[in-house]
Amino acid sequence: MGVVEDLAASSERRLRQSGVRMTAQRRLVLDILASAGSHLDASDIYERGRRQDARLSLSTVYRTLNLFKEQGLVRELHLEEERRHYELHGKGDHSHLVCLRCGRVIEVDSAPFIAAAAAAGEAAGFEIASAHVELTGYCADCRE
Amino acid sequence: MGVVEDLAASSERRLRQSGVRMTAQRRLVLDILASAGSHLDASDIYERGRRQDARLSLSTVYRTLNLFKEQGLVRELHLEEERRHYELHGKGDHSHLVCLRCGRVIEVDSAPFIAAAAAAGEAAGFEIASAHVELTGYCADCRE
DNA sequence: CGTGATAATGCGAATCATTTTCATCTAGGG
DNA sequence: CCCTAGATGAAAATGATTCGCATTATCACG
Repeated sequence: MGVVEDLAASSERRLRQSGVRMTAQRRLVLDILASAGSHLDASDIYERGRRQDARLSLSTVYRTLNLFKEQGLVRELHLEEERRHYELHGKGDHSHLVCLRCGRVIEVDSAPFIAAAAAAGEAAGFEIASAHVELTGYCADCRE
Repeated sequence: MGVVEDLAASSERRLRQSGVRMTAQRRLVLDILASAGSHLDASDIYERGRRQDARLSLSTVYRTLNLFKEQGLVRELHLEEERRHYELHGKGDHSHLVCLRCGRVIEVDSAPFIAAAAAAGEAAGFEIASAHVELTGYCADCRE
């Protein structure tokens, strides 16, 4: 809980320092992201937000998510085709394993990928800003 | 050229063996994918297809792409947020580096990632079916 | 080589996530 | 406390992808 508070608080500080105005809605979205166990999509956030405060619209959720993304506060995941998911940075660097059968998403440390990415980028004269790895397959339970 | 012919031809053979009906449209999409220098999106394929044969609709392009994907003939890439891109399997196993400034997409060998993926999956009891790596950063020209 | 059952196509309408418009509200510096 | 740039909500717009349905084409079989 203390950790969560800190994450939201430090993120808010970063936003203010970038000259971003703080509103009840932005704080709400931030808190939801900070306290979420994992990645959420826009309507997850919208629904949870409404439970706490009816003064929240889906447009604002999207706008806020994009703002946070530009500010580098949040990362956008493409775990499935249709919807985009978001998670706060600073919750540990991990990649995702998506189970093709049950859809479960498992988080794994991405250090090995970052290393491989740096090497691959180097070879191409490319400066890596971020590495996004998406592995699909079958989880322990679904391997028959 | 011979290589391209072979790719389209062997893909067609695979489709037939799966009991898939061969139509002019499917052959057209297949040829376009086989002769493309890189990944294409649905409307790229639609436009190129129309130039060769007006008997092609966008719906069919989508349906065909999905069919090819199910048949494991094509892989679907999410290089940008909005559009999906496709490329024929068998053109070498590579991952993509996307430049955040100029949007250029560079292909790199993905062997190191596959290795890292296998290791990460192993640790989680996960059986990796596919690894999709997307690196973003700045290409040699855009690093200021 | 025809035929017919069955699958594929084209067109337009429908979906659905995300974005935009615009009139109204609000944060926060002065 | 006031003012104004910036933020919001509601609804309409957008744009990629999918669907429904009437029409057409494929190809196994005779």
